[in-house]
Amino acid sequence: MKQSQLFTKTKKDAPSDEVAKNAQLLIRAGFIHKEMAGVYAYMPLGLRVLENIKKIVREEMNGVGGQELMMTTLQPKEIWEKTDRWDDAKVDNWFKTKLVNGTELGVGLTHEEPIVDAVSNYLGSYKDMPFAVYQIQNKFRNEKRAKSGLLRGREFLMKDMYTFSRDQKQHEEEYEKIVKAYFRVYDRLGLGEITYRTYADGGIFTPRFSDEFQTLSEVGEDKIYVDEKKKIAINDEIFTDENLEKLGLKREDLVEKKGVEVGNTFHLESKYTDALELFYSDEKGEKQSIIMGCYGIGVSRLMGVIAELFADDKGLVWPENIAPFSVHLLSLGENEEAEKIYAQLLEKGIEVLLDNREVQAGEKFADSDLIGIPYRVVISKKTLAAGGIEVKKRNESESKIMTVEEFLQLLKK
RNA sequence: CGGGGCGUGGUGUCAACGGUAGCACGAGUGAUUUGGGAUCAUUUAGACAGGGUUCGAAUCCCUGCGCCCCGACCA
Repeated sequence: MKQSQLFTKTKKDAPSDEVAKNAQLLIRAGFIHKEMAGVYAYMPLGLRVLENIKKIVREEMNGVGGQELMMTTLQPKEIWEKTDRWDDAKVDNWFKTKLVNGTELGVGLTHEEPIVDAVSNYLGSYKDMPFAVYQIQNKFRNEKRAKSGLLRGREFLMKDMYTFSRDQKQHEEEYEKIVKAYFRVYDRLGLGEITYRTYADGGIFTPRFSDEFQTLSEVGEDKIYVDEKKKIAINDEIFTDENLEKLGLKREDLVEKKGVEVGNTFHLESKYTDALELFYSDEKGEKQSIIMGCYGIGVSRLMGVIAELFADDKGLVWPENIAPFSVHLLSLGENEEAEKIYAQLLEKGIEVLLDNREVQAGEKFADSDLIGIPYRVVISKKTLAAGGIEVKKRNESESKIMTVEEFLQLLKK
């Protein structure tokens, strides 16, 4: 991509109506556009990051046998009444709408009910299980207070997976397998070290605890207590002596921290399948309950968390595997030479943003820092005289002159 | 949902006493410049909406809408 053709522009000033660092930087750099409170559009650079995160999530979900599908956003009221979750007194953050004839519809905020409904056409035997399905889709929640940029929106992108198992034992195996996959996702995003499996309230779904995946950050909304040695945490909402004992945690080993919930997994037991009358036949032909689990990852929230955590005072700093481009090639009055290198890198399958604009060098450097692409490559009279290109990593301060071939070798590592 | 703050060009503004809406950035044009948001000239564009008070309202009052923060809430 050539920056002269990129329709988004960077801004020096952050909009006054955003305080959150992630939103300020992402807007200044042209990654997102605020449509209204808690609702953001993704511009080309932002969409690239989002797609890269989705790709990692997909790979890991597929890796544990997940099958991707896509459910609908519009929901019929009936299935939600069967599980007693239509009533605003039970779930108060629904967006609801109506057909012309007055029929009430829900706008998808989660998909347990519709998934069970869809799956019921295909699931009937113990031989069909276990299986896992997932989708990556926009969710709509009528949050009373949207806040912190991408961290808490009313419309946001989420991966939600659902497992179906014949009994508790099979469910536990599926569940733990998926928890491991979650950590692979966080590891690949560079958050593994600071993300904790955290016991939390299971909500109205299950008497059991759920697992939250909390990334430590001062901007987090959740107060958690971390056991650094065990790499486990407990959410403040269930922080009682009784629960600590149940979980085998000791008060003196715990440190209070703030976290952003970047994932959440639940044991649903047979609450939804029973309510929607989905059962299976076992070997003896007897009707049995189906055990479900559900597993969420906030994809757009992850983008906000990463933007927030890795940024420095000059701008965004993207990890290499989710950056919008791998290389930011800055031409300082050497467009002809730069085009050659651009073509050469593209040919190797490297994603490059070429800054061939007719602007001051300082502006190019400032923009490059703000956008946060991992490798900055400068070509100018100076670098040509020195025998090549100047390469600098976004998260390092030192630059190096090298040839294009040397740079290609460096990228391979 | 309770409390607080705020709403001035595309953006920013601890700019303007109730009396000519200013500055900077951006954008356009021309020139100069080309390793850290450079310089000069010139142009462009603004009061959230509705009502009230007043000779006169960006400024005071009311209603609505929107945004931010704290809290509550958070499949």
